[in-house]
Amino acid sequence: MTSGAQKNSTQPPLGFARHNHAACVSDGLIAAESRCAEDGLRFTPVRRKVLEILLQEHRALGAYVILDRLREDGFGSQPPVAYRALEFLVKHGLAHKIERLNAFIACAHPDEDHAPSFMICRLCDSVAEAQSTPNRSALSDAARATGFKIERTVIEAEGLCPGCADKEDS
Amino acid sequence: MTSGAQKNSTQPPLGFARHNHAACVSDGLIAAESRCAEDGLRFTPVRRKVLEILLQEHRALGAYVILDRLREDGFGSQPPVAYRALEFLVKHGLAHKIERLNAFIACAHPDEDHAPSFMICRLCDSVAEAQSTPNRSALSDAARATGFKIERTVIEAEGLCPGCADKEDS
DNA sequence: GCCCTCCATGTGATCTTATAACACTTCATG
DNA sequence: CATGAAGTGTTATAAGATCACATGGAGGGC
Repeated sequence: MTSGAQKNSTQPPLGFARHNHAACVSDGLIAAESRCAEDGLRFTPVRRKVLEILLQEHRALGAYVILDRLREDGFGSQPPVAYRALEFLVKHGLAHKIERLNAFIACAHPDEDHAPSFMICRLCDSVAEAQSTPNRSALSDAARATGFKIERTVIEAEGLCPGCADKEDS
Repeated sequence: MTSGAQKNSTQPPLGFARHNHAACVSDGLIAAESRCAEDGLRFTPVRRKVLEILLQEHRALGAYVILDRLREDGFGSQPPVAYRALEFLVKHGLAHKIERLNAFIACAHPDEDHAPSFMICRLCDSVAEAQSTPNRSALSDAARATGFKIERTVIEAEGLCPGCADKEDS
């Protein structure tokens, strides 16, 4: 609500499309800031920096890549520094872990309550976030049938982004 | 077709339910054997052993756990031994990787062409395999809208299996 | 039979990803 | 300003995965 983000979830996901990318970074940071203020969370310099690093690309970054960039900016350079910041961001919905890549990406819809799913290009490694419909899937039917209580679902599609699909055709 | 498996995909997934478990192992091995024979694949001792190890539980096993068991049975004990067998099994649909756990599980439906999804209990670590409906999901809509070509989708639900949910209530 | 090639296996080394444990600092609060 | 909780920094190590190279065995062509 208090975020300056212009995007909303009824649009197709960015990620693969041309867009004003500077806004992604600044909007993302602003959204995170107000989000943390609302919820009484501490948006510390490391956490902010890690989110900024993630926002700079629509790709998933490994923890050690992030760590390298933190080092360049004078932060601590040992793994726990990155992992703790990432844990914070993921826990509060400001970033997501892409399990398939063991890597992390900034959340594209930090404002909303989200059940995210992802499209991962296997050639250029870009990742786009989409919203999934948590219910009425074959999986939730199976879960109901067996008595399994779903708390969280990872949905990650791997394939070719529009750009790379074009290249592959030629 | 040639498999002795009694189960079929219209039943709810096993995994969490009581069942004749010895049959899981033997049926799985028989199914794999005939599958490899049909397709001209070499179902070698290591590969067979790894599949057997996986079939013994309805849980995902890490590569190094598998490796330990291989060692006990006199097979090579270096990581590539396990990883190569796992790669073979996964490639030919006889096992699946659970990305969330960086671990592997035997396929519950080796006969059928499958788009598997999984339910992972966060307490007892058991895993059940269900069939997913690849199309008509919110994700495939988003993919169509953006021009992303999905080749493979990972769907992994995390939560509580029936048994552990009961315990948690008490 | 023999050779040759392909595929699979075995092994050592190394790389990437992730966590444990502990000390020190910061900051809000009483 | 004492206190405690949360955050940061660092060392060490665990867990997951791959590279590179040597060896061995099954099949095909001769």
